[in-house]
Amino acid sequence: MPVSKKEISECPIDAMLSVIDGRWKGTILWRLSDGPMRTSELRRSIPGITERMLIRHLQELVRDGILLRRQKNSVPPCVHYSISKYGWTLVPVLEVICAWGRKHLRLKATASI
Amino acid sequence: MPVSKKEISECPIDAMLSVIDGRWKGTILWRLSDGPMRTSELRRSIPGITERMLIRHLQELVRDGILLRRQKNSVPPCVHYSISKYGWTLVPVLEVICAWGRKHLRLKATASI
DNA sequence: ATTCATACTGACAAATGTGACAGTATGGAT
DNA sequence: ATCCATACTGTCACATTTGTCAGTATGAAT
Repeated sequence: MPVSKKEISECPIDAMLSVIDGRWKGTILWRLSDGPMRTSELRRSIPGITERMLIRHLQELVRDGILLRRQKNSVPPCVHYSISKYGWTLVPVLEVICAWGRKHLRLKATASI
Repeated sequence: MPVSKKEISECPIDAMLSVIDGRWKGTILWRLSDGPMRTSELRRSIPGITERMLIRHLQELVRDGILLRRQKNSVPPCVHYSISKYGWTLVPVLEVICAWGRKHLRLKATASI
């Protein structure tokens, strides 16, 4: 059960954050929490992400055991990514993170009007 | 009520994460959740951190409204940092993050024995 | 015959983050 | 007279991350 990239921090907060550390990983997981998606669907559903970064992050998440990759040997290729059982343990954490972000995003927006 | 550094992401997850984005910010907040601390106390309580990075992160957290800085004009100087009211809204989120990290840190440790 | 879409890889540049180091002011202790 | 501790600032180098660009294989559509 891999926790992350390089080395595990002593600090559990750092340990958790390192799993979703990467410019787009939080967003990718958030998208996939609605259900499996193809690479190209993900790309189109995340404004601003490049294909290169998407794929790099997907590969890291698969390597860390957070995502599953399912591939059909067709032409053109068709690959689906989904959140693994292990990855699902992360989702409630993301929900709390998201709730905080949503709340303070809203405050910010209201304040700037 | 600032949310973060540069620009606010559309994604609430990213928005939240950007507030604690930085090599040591999670740990700093975690330390301070036990109560206010002086700069030098913090430094000594976080193994591996350099004074430079500590101060940079403290300043960012103050700028973002997460921390409060209280200074006594004595010699040598004495500065205390504490979590602001706004910063405290973050603590339950950190608790959830920490719980996940602790759990999977433990699994990892057990697995490697 | 050409173009398109898919899911990638590789090489490289730009941006950003981090760490190392030196320096500042002051008063007290040695 | 020298050294120490405190809480910083500034500069630079190194490392890592991110983004940009070009290229690959294949079959179906035009």
